Amino acid sequence: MSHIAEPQPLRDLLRGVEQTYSLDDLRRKLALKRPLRIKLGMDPTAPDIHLGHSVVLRKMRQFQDLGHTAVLIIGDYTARIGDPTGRDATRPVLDESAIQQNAQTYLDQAGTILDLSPDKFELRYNSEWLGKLNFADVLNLTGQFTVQQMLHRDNFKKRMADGTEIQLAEFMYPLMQAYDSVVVKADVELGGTDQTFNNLRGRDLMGKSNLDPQVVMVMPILVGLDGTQKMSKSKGNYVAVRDQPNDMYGKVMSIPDELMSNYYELLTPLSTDRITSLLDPEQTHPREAKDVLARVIVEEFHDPNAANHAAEEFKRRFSENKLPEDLETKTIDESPIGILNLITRVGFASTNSEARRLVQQSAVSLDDEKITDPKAQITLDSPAILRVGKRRVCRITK
RNA sequence: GGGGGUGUACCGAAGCGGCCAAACGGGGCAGACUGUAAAUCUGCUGACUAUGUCUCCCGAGGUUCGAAUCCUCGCGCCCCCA
Repeated sequence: MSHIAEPQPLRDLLRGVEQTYSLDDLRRKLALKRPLRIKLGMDPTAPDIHLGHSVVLRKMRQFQDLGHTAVLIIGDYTARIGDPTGRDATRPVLDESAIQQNAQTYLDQAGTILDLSPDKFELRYNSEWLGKLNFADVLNLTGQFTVQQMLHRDNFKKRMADGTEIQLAEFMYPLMQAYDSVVVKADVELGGTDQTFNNLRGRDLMGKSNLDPQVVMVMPILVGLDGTQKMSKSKGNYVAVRDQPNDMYGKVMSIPDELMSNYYELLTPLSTDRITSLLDPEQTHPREAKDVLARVIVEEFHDPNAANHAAEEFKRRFSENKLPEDLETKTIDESPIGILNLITRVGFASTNSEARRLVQQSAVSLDDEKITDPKAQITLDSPAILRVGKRRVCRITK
């Protein structure tokens, strides 16, 4: 993708975007010289926002910084159906207080990326308008689309092919989301590539409703820390925006090198030139490049100080193999105590058998002395440092 | 409603009466090597008072000296027909 001929703001807006429908419309809208309404829908389920979500949120923030308005829609009504993207057909209906709470949690986290000041941010619940539709309205809405069109969607297509059931109500999901766009008069809708179909239905419906159709911009799905699967909470391969600096830094440092260019593009504001030079092994050692990446990310969610600190701490711990700054101290009231017992007591293993295995695999040391005998009895005269593997360390006192 | 299939550890998948705490692959953990990267090599991956004991192969019963393996009932999932 090269947009060399585009003016700077547009070029920046297009960075990292997988697909724009359509670029011409976006140009035209930007030329209107009025704040555009940038829509993003969210599920009111319990959120733990991570870097994957941040890709889209950062794009939204970029628009805000150019003076546009972020319109965040809480899908409290849509949640009754469940997004077919998630493929599980039914989802528990959330009660109102749970929705409110989830929305608040979402905002707390999204606020680390978005500008929540009232002149640049608008929060809406789609029950506000979807709840008011009567049957005739719904019929009218369904009249705008065809079954063929719905079946065209990858997800439905696949389920038709392999015989998985599709609930009739699931067809409504894209329509509802499309209707949201009509109501809030979106100029641009953002989403992950998995939302392309839904978002485009919004574009259709606006056109049919005599509105200027929204532009749809979809962002790639971020690959998780393991380098293969999409970043998600359930896979455990994620960096939460609420992660503490040290954690965040360490997690980023653990990504495979191949992922760096992707992360740089989608998760940092660094210029393309800068990124190119960072990723060129002739100019920058890969470890250095990853350090910069990790710092930039930590800075975004915390601050430069925290980033520096995390980097130093990381170096201390893993390059110089020193103890962490905030070494945890655990008190054990039994002495002497069997080594296995000690390990499970401090929570470094969940069962004695697991602790035994670790000892036998020489992963355990006390005051830098390897312990390989599972029967070893430990006498705690003075505080001692217990290590299990590379990451688990603490100080033990009586 | 009728017919067929299937259910094994975190996941996929062998096993189909004893040699099964259950092959193999993936994942995870640990060790070596390193840049807490990748690749590679090695070991581990049910529990426990640990060279033995206990629990375990969807659930409940049963057959058998002996069951993940056979039978019965139940539950879940899948496919085909209506």
